[in-house]
Amino acid sequence: MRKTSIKDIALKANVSIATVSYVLNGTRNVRPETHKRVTEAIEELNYKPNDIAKSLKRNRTNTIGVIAEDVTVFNAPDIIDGINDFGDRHDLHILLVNLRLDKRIGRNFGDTEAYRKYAANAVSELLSKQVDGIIYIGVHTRDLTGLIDAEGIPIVYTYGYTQNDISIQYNDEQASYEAMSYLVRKGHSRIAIISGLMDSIPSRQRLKGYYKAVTDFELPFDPLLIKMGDWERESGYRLTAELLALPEPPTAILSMNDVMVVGVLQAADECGVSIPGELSVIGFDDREFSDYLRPRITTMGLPLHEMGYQAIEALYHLINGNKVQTLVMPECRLIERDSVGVAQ
Amino acid sequence: MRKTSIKDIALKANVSIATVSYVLNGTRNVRPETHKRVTEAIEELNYKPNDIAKSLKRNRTNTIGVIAEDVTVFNAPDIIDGINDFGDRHDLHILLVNLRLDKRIGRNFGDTEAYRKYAANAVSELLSKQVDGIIYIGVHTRDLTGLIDAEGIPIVYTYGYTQNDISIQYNDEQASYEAMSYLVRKGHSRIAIISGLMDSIPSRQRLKGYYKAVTDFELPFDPLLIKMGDWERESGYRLTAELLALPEPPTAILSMNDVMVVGVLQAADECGVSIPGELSVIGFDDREFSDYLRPRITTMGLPLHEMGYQAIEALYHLINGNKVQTLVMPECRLIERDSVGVAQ
DNA sequence: CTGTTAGCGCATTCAT
DNA sequence: ATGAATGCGCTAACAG
Repeated sequence: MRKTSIKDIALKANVSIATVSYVLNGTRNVRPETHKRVTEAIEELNYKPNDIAKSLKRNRTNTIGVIAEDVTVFNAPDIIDGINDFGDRHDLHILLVNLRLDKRIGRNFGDTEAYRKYAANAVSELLSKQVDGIIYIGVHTRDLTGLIDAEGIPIVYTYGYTQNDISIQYNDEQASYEAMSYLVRKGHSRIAIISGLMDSIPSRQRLKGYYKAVTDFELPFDPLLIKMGDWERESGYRLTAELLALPEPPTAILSMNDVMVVGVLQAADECGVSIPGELSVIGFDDREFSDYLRPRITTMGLPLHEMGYQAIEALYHLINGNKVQTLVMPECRLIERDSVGVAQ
Repeated sequence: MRKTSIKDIALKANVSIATVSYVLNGTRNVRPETHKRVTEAIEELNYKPNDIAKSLKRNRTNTIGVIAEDVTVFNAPDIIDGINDFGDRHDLHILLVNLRLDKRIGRNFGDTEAYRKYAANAVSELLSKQVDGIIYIGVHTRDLTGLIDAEGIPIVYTYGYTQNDISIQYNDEQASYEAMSYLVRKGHSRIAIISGLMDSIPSRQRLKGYYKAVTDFELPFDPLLIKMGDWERESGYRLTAELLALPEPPTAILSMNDVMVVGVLQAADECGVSIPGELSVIGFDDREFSDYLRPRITTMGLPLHEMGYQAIEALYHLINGNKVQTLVMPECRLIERDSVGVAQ
């Protein structure tokens, strides 16, 4: 048997289908008595509205497409959670497309052509599904200009950006500045930094925050304390060994992610340097494991949930033709644990 | 201006809308010349099909609803990735609903009433969106009978089950048996086990595997080596301390998850027992951090991707009215790292 | 090989 | 306060 439609309701309640539609949507005043008859019929027939038909008629689906470059990468789940948070409150549904880039092309993001077709496909599917807008979640922050063409429907990027569209990023400069401030408050002045790959915007922004702190707090500036890492554990290990071999080693290290901190810990251990006794470390990302290492790692937590929330919020305004109010950049938050000690 | 529809194509190509539909879907033979005219018109007008209209007509959306109890919990992303894997190959789209249970109700899963309304809402939304089927991903394996009513549309559970529906689980008993075999091969015979909460099915199944191994390999059976943990780090710590204080301590510990291993490591460290020198440990889950701890943790990896894949595969068959062939239970895989040594 | 047409379930305009 | 009728874009049955 067919599913029950408003036609069945109308029949049962002895009204027109228009009236049913009106009580369903509250679009027009309906006499209480009629209203009651309709409501009862709906109840009795266990009627469930068909959003597909509604969408076709209204030319609006209340569904947004979320393209994640890879859902298994650590930033995605919390961003999606933020999107859901707002979506729940505003009756917006999520059509999720997972590009699975990590599995399909590994880390080779420079080669845009390798995944352009996946991205284009995703957009195409979403467009066919008539989504009201799109959110694109990158695996790491980079310029995505020209990757896809949203064909005029609203789009917002996060963990990535283009030259023409809205994107949500957290404040990298502020984050590293705040990390530095914390270290300074703990009495450190000879502070080293291990960066991520320098072709990355966050790396550059964070370095900027580092310099600003060095200037503001009048710390000794020593180029030997600035090390270029590559986000991987091994570089943390290698560069820390170099740092510790310096005639005058740093008393603290700011690492641009938690993964490299794993290498820092290992190098310190092998050099017989205790953390946080003789060397302090502060990481970035607040990865789950940073709470499981010994010592537990103090780190700058990323506002992932908030980024997702802001992204869909911005998209929501775009969809409704409202001006997107200038949002404040979400900020990282210091997660204080045990890897930073006071300098003697 | 309105989006272009097949009507526009028909007009431009001088054919009927039916013909356009036929070339679009390959549903019927079309004269090559006509075909070409249509294809060109499609190209020129940059036509994009409207799946909403198609779905309404066909009464089929090619979309499945995925209800995740919490996407930020570690098992969800890989399961979803497996779902996407199959979905990509079979033109199935994913409407994702995130119950956000961890944030909304914490770990209090016993109190079904606390989240029944969230779950019911999710199903209701999905039903309105006319999904062809539903996959339910729990945060941990338990009986979900009666939680939701899918109103007759196909549903498959994973990381959870009901008494009436299909569910995909990995083989817990085999997994712990395999872990034990590995330990035995490494020369261990006095092997302790730290379980999860005993109201959990996986805990019981794994204990079964443990007993089977004890029997098969004729290991000394000592009730003192069996400890009931609660999945949390602290219990791993506490129980390991107890184990090490035994007159005859074990030479190896099988921990039912990696988080408790963190506690094991700490306790061993504080007791001056070296791992893997004097004590071996094997965990469960292959959490990312198990590669970052020192020593790197040997652990049983969960077949999450495969579970997602099997779940949607089963659902696909259900939707198409095919018999779901009896699937083989996906199995855990040993990830060999550095926390297990040979017993002297 | 191609065209005509009904209708999927619903919101909405125009009547009354 | 309510109803009749139209059409959103598309597929498929029917007709030729």
